[in-house]
Amino acid sequence: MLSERRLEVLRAIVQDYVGTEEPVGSKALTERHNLGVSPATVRNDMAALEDEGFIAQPHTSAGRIPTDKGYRLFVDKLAGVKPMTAPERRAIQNFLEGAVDLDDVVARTVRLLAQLTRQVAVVQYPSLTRSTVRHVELLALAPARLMLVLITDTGRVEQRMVDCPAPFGEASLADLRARLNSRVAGRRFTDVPALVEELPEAFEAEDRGTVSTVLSTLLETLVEENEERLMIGGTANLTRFGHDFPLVIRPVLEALEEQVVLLKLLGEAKDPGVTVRIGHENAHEGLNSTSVVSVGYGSGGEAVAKLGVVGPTRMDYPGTMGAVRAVARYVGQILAES
Amino acid sequence: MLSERRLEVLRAIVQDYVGTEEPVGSKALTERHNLGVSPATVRNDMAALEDEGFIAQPHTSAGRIPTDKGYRLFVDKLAGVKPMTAPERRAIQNFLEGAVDLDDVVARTVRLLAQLTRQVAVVQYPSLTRSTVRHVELLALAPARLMLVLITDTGRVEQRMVDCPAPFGEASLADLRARLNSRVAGRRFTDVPALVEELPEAFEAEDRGTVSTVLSTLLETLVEENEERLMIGGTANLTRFGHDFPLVIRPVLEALEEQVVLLKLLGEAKDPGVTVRIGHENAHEGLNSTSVVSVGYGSGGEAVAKLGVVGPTRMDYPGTMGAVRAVARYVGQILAES
DNA sequence: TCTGGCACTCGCACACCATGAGTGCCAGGA
DNA sequence: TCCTGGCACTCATGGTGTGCGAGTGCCAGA
Repeated sequence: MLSERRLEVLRAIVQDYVGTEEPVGSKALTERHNLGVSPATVRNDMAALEDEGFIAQPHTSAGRIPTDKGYRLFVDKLAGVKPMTAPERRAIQNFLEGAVDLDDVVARTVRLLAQLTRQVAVVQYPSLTRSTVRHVELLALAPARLMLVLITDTGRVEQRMVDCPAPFGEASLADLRARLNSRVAGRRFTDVPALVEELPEAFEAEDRGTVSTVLSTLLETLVEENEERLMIGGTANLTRFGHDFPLVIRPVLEALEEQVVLLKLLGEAKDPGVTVRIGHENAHEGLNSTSVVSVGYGSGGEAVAKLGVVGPTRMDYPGTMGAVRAVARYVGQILAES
Repeated sequence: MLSERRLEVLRAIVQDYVGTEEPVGSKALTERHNLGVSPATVRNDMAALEDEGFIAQPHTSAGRIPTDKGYRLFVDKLAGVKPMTAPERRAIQNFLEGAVDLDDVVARTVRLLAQLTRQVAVVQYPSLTRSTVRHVELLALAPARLMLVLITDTGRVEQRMVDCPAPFGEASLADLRARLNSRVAGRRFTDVPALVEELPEAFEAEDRGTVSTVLSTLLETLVEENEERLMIGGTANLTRFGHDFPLVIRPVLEALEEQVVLLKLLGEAKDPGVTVRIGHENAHEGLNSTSVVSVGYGSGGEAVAKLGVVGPTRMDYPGTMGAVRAVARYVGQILAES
């Protein structure tokens, strides 16, 4: 097992490397942190840490840098989450409170996260499946053409065109609208299918086809989790990646363009708290030299979506985790209020 | 004035440089294009072209590369727009036709443009101001809280919360909804203010406050051109910029994050046809080493928004212009159909 | 006005070398 | 058993020097 001091050495290496972006040697370590031992001792510790796979040296005559495994140990055991200061928290709140609608909330959150962490920010729109229905609206655009508008408690609006098999009267439309809303308003999306099952039976035979069509469109909309949108920002921060960035940046940019990849990335985080995935822990190959810090957020007690940042494995984990956590908390508040 | 042959030399230089990404010398030129003259003659022509500022040499003993002014001449006088081939056109159409809603149309357009041109694609959402109203919907979320939903002929949906000064009855709501739609449905946004001006007078005194509030929210929504959204994609193509890309990519990424900058960029294009802005012709400093190819598109005969691509000044102008034009045309068709 | 020839320039690639940070290992001491 | 100082070794880095060759400008002749 690793002694207390060796863990301390690892912590020092991570901190120095994150700060300087250069391999750190034994002498520099003893100078910058008062470990109470000589460089030679540190060298022995370093050799042990290297044997265990926590650090590595890029070249024989260079200092050490942490491996993914080293960062993992650092995050799990050696570092806490650095809380935001009071002024920072106030700034976050002020910035988010100016938002006028859901799009704006998400856009502001992305900007904020990118600025706070100086990394690439990813924010998922509140997902439909865990939300509740606020209102369903039906509009007749033409005799046999309806528009279905679904409004969620998070302020999200989805619309779909519905081509009816037969013309649909204004009275029937009002009837359907009223019945639909009385059944599903305020209910969770997952409950909706059961609630509307028998609805067509309440209508005249000639209207049943249309009612069924409307309902199936509604259910489709609910199920379509593909439609989970997200917004990213702060890609300019990718240039902060380091000297080797021209090689690394390409696959990262490509990965960021794939919504599917990003959604999976955020989706994998299962913990209630902040999740950190380091380097090769990320399934996607292009992101093997990045770390992802993510967390769920929600309007109530429950998470309805995720947000996070993508940055180099060499990042300030405590600070980033603190920023991500704080932003998630305040976005949740804002959503609950609106 | 420049002789015919010198223009031919310039064209050859641009074509070779775009292809090879390396300064092109007199000998290589005569070998790859049969100009019918010797390298020495070409050298004289090059010296003349350099005097006029159309080309430059990065180092004394290197070949020539086109300047912004050179590209400008090339685009204006020497190159046409390369039309898409029939299979390409079919592919574009197929790809766009699968779209289910406006967001999807825009998202697909971005992907398509980025893939076709291998550059960064920017697509503006159809702007509200030039569109017409398809429908206005009012929903009571609470006795004194309404949601205003505006649906445009391009399929765009905008929603706003309205806090009423006084409770608003269901009957009044239906009345307002009906009057509002009978006046503005099918009308252009710019005409709406005049059309609803006297509307509050038709209501009881107690409801007038609410009606006015609703109307002013509606007008705000119409005017709010800040809300012009856009979508970008293909940023991974920035890595294709060339050897000096680490220096150039940063400001470009930063510029791309500024919606305002991008909107201005697209907005500046006034021509009915494809507009090309080369290097320093772009007002924004970060984009001084890029060219922007943009064009308007619309559902009817009239342009309601712009789209375009951002790439290195060293780009295949004829091909890019052809792709941009073709995509704009088909997006217009899709919007008109839906 | 075009062409071939010629001298000149200068960036680039490669080799060479000195420097120094950093390491591993070992023997002696607490 | 663990820590320490010393020592030889490794090797990336940066600076200098050199030969090569692509490319140029200019000039005299057709």
